[in-house]
Amino acid sequence: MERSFSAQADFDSMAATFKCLSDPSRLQLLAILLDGETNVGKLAAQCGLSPSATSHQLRVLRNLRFVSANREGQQVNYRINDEHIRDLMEQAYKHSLHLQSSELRDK
Amino acid sequence: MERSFSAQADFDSMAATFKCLSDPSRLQLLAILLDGETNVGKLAAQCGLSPSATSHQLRVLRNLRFVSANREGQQVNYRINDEHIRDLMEQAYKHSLHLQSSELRDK
DNA sequence: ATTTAATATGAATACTTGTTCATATGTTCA
DNA sequence: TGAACATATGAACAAGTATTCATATTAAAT
Repeated sequence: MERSFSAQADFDSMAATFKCLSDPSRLQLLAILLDGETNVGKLAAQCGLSPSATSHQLRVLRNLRFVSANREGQQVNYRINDEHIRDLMEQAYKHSLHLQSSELRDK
Repeated sequence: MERSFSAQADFDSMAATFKCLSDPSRLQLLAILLDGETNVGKLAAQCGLSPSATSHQLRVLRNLRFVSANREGQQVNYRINDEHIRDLMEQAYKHSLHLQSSELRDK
């Protein structure tokens, strides 16, 4: 298998992608959105985050085009915008399982 | 498709996984290792990092079991330890391409 | 045994990031 | 118009992170 990335710029943008996914709150937001479109208030409630914090995090996800927003009256609905996420999250989950099995040993 | 993660602990460990991948230097190290086993000195040279910085970063990758090390004389050889990485990196790369196409617009 | 080479580690520093608080924007309804 | 609600934004602070420098470990070689 050939790898398709090799330039410094590739690693920079891949790192930005991963960085966006490197926060538990954002992952939970994405997980909820994987089940379907929702608005900010509901997302905040489900995550146990303040509306403000939620909005800040959603902006990060929006900036990297993981989600998109559209207003419907007072509410703003968010939805998944890039189906790569589903796979990325699944694989990270599998890795984390693979991790736990060997985690209790050294450090 | 059912999603397999939902607990807070899941998001925490997935975030840790992504965090480990959220640095350009570490990604470049992994990319080199995807082409085969190498030692620290060569990795450092190829990445343009100091040996010390390289060693620090390799430790992060080792802690999350992305790579494993084994000494061979004075050198220490590193290798990929979890094939999930290849796919994770490929998908992040694809996302970053998808990103660039819409990047020049708003912020 | 000492020196030299390769790698690892700890402390320090500059930089980044997530949350909170206060405030602003936008929308609905009276 | 004005009040009430939903979301967004900016500044500020605490907590985390990558690199550097100095020093430690480990192995080879003389």
